[in-house]
Amino acid sequence: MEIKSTIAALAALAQETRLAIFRYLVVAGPVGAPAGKIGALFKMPLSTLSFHLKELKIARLLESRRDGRSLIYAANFATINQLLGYLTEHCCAGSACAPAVSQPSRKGAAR
Amino acid sequence: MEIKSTIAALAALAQETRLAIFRYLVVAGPVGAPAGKIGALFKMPLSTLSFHLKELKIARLLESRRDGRSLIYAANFATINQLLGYLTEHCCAGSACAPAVSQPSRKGAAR
DNA sequence: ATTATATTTCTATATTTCTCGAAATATGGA
DNA sequence: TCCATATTTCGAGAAATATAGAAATATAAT
Repeated sequence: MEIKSTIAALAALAQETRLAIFRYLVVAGPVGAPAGKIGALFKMPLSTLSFHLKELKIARLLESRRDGRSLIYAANFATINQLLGYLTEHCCAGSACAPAVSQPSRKGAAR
Repeated sequence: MEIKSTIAALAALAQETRLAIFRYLVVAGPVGAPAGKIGALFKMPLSTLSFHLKELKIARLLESRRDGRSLIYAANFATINQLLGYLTEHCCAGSACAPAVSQPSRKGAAR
């Protein structure tokens, strides 16, 4: 992933509403969810929701397809993967990004 | 990593200058580099540089220590680790974030 | 003490992002 | 065709961020 798209993805996720929407759609999986359903969940004007969906889509973190009158949004896992790849490669490696320091270990440290 | 600090870290990195500075300091490692040296590399007014260093520091992505009249900045690897952890846990898992798609594999894919 | 170096803070301005009502577009059904 | 539903685009104001010159702070050297 190049720097421009990295910045775009970071900026898209660096907003509470959008991060929440994205997380929701990650859980929803490839099936996704229609804009209306998302709007009902995260209560806000539909124009505001639409703005955030657009931002996420521009950053290629979401994809959308039409189903009747509904637009179904779904997470684009390739992009989040690429972002993770970039961060791991450029912002960790070299100086080793292993659990160098603390890291509370809240869960079972899966994988 | 909780949501607030996640947003803070994402926002801090979602800016070309700051991402470049952070990448530079990741490579520099724990030794870090003085503000002046960074300013010489990324040509910009020192007040602008200072603003960005502060943003990165507030997001806990950088740490600083004084050495004589210089302030040495260094990457905080714990924070970038935690960010990666958050993204992996909340924005990938569930629906599997394995190399689902492309992923050019430029390097030797260490670790 | 005085002066020089290193860097930050202050202040103002420019730019971008966010929010949301109103109007527009797209699709499906009667 | 006309109406209802689903959602986006437009337009404008509010809030947050970015840029940078000038002044302030901190340390070191003379």
